[in-house]
Amino acid sequence: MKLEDEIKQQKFKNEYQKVAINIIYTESWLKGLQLTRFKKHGVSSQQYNILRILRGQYPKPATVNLLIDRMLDKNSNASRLVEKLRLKNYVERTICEDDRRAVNVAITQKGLDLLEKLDSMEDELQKELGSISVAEAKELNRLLDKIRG
Amino acid sequence: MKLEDEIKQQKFKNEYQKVAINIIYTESWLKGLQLTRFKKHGVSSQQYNILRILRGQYPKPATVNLLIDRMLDKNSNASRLVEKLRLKNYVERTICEDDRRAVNVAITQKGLDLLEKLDSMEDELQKELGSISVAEAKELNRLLDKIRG
DNA sequence: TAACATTAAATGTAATTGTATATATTTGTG
DNA sequence: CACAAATATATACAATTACATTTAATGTTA
Repeated sequence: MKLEDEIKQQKFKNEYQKVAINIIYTESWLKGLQLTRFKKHGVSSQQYNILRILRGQYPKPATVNLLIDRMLDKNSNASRLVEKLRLKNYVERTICEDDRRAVNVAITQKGLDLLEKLDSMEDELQKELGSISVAEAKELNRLLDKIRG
Repeated sequence: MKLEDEIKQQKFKNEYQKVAINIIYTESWLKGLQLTRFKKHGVSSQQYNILRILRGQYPKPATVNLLIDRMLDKNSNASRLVEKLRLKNYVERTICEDDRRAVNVAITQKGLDLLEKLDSMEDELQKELGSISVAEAKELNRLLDKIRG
């Protein structure tokens, strides 16, 4: 459905303003889709994001700094999220011996198991994005990459 | 810059997963751009969103319900945001006589003045989106509209 | 019209996040 | 080497948000 009709605003200053609003609106729509699914497994989408990064590193650990660097939402508080994941035994934290200011965070087997469940959830999600073709998805990715300059 | 390089994740399950992550990442990038600008004027992007909707209606008022319906972020708490705007005299609230459960919210002259200042800020923002052409922006809007089904 | 369901908005509470600051460690400089 | 600056992380506190519940008004229906 067209953005104009979704938010009932027919006029935009120009195509760029519309893009900005459209990205924010679409992100909110997307998070809405993810939300209920994630909730079932007791993790937030940010916690999921951290777990995915850690799996990408596995079996190497990552420092909190690296997590902040790669997280989708730069504003969120990585060390607090890590602590929450640790309390649920999804990650382990050890002080980094090379640089004792830093902490190594590694995903546990339990964390990997959880991710596997969440992956199937992602399959469902992707079905909901199927209203565009693979070629269109590629083009969308290209444009999003380009707009960030 | 390509998403792969920004978040240093080279592999994605498929193009759709990448689109989902790309939208979330780009939205976060965009909000980052807006943030410092909004802060100068003491409003959040959600408060700005409400003011814009009210200006769209001006001089007609809007009910809280209509605000929720049109807001970009459906989860936010419209009545509390309206109250904050009211405390700063950017909006007025009156009980709706036709349906006494509802409230009419209208933007004040002071609110309109603020928006005008914020508009020039938007011009700056749009310069930062100029790395894509108008035609590409149109295509991006089309694809975002389409992906939401 | 009495009883119940629905709707609009507000609010209490807990969780999350933003901002600034603190702590510990390491790096760089004279 | 001493000492200031920078870095990695944690945390205190305030603001914001999510979720559930409450209040008040309106609709519905038997």
